[in-house]
Amino acid sequence: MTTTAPLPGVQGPDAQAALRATGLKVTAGRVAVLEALEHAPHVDAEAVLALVRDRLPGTSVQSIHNVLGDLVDAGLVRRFTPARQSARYERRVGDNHHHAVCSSCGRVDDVDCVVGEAPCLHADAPSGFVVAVAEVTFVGICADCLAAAAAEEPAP
Amino acid sequence: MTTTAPLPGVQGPDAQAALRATGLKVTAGRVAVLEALEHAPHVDAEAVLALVRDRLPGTSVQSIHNVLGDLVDAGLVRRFTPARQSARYERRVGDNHHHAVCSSCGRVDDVDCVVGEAPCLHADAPSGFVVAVAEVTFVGICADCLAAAAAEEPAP
DNA sequence: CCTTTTGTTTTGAGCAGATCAAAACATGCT
DNA sequence: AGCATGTTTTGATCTGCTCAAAACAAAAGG
Repeated sequence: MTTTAPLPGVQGPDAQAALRATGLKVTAGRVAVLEALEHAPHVDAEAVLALVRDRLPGTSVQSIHNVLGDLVDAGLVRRFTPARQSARYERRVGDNHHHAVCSSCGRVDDVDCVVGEAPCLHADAPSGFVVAVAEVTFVGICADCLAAAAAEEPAP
Repeated sequence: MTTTAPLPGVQGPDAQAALRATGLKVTAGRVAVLEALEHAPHVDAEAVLALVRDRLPGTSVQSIHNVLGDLVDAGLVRRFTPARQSARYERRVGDNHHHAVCSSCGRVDDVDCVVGEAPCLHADAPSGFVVAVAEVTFVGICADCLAAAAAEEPAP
């Protein structure tokens, strides 16, 4: 059955167009991953898997890694690794935004760089080093964790 | 035997002083790790283990992780995680220098930020987020890999 | 419309880095 | 020197990810 049903989870023409533009084949899994990343800002592979399985049950863990790797290679998805955490993925928007990682709860937020463009790209890099991207990660404590810490330890 | 021999691998009073300053006990392993990091700029746990074992054979992998974790918590050592690589450690010098990672060979070099101080610390962070450190990583191609790539693919 | 070719997903095994818990041990203090 | 605390070892375990080959689906061509 379902010989005529085209693809169970395909809904976004944006994702399909993006895939075609890069020369990758349009498959249900890839579209589902792209759409999942559309709604979830920066998630790890496990979260992507959970989101994808809502539409495509039976998707394997390895497939997620495979798809994510392909999308990263194709430039459709950006991968970054917060300190002490697993890799996270996001649809790249072209802007070079950075990330704020809470060292307490692990939460990740986007940060638009004040300079607007690429602030630190003109670093004093070793001679001959060609900078592709600058990964800027702000590590600190988010408001929630700060409040929680203050509540537990008001005045030492 | 060796009841009078104090510590097999202790040689640096700097390391001992640093340990005492933070309240940690001065042990052979910790001193050896600190001294290893003194000479090796940014190495992963495996490399630290190899260096430490030169002086203290029989040191276990877990001890290295344990010691490195303690030193990081104490602020004597800085840990950072280049994309797609294992964690690397370095003695922190107080300056906020950053890193250039070659995406081809994985090599890591130090980069002094041109601004001198902390350039991106005043980001438009989420309200209430307190920035502790800014991890800036330049991802690109080092001179060697660039030359190697050019040699293989001169003109397509 | 059906076949071929190419590429993708699954299946299954496996590795590296790191973490956790309890016992053996050394350090620092009295 | 002896005790209490803290550290290292031992051993098991876990997560995240990678690799290889077989089953499968998508795009191209007849």
